[in-house]
Amino acid sequence: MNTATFGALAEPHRLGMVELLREGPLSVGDIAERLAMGQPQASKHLRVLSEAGLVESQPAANKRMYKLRQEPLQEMDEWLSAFRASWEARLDRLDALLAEMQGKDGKDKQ
Amino acid sequence: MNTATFGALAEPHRLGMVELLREGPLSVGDIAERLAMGQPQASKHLRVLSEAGLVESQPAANKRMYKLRQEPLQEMDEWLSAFRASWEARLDRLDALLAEMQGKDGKDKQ
DNA sequence: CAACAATATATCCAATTGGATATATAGCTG
DNA sequence: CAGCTATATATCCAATTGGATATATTGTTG
Repeated sequence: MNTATFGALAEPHRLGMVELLREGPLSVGDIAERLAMGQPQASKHLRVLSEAGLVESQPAANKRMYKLRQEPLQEMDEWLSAFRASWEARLDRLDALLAEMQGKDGKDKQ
Repeated sequence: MNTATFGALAEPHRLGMVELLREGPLSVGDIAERLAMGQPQASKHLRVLSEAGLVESQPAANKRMYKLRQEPLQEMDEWLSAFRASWEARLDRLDALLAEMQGKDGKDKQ
């Protein structure tokens, strides 16, 4: 797993950008406006996201449209899957416990 | 989604710690040794992970055992699920495209 | 090409961060 | 309790980072 992905998402404005772009491509100006930040700041953050591979841009007339790239997030998803296994094991044990309790009394007040 | 989680994982040593602790709880000394770093550095990084809620510690005799906490990673997993939807939509469209191509010719040279 | 709109880049600054080293703290053992 | 072990904390330092502002760049349009 690449720490660059985490580093890019570690900043609130950039995380907001990624969530915003989930709805579809946007121009720099639109992004800056929706996130209430200056244009140079937006460009700077978009550059970081771009270098981390989280977004890509495409010229459109005068503007520059930014859109999400899924690869880094997919990689994150795969990385997480190694942990998911252990959660599910625990949930299974919980299920088993609950199932076992079905047959007994249901007291659960504190 | 909490940026603290991403911030904590944005550092290679800390990411290594989380992956290492996936195998089970370890003491500070063990972690420092396995990751080839000094003890104070290890403690410092573990403190960051701890404040982000990614690990918790428990005294054991002379030592202090650190273990993973699953909540932040689960939260990350849930956050990712919003993106997973769109990947799967794309894969579905790809499936449809491939299915459609089955009946036609398979020319795909450039 | 002049004027304008959208964006990128340069610069300055304060704050944060990671590494290294030294030291303090806490538990254990004879 | 003295000495040891394991860990946390304090301090210094160089590097990085995010915000703000000014300026450069690029495309558009009359």
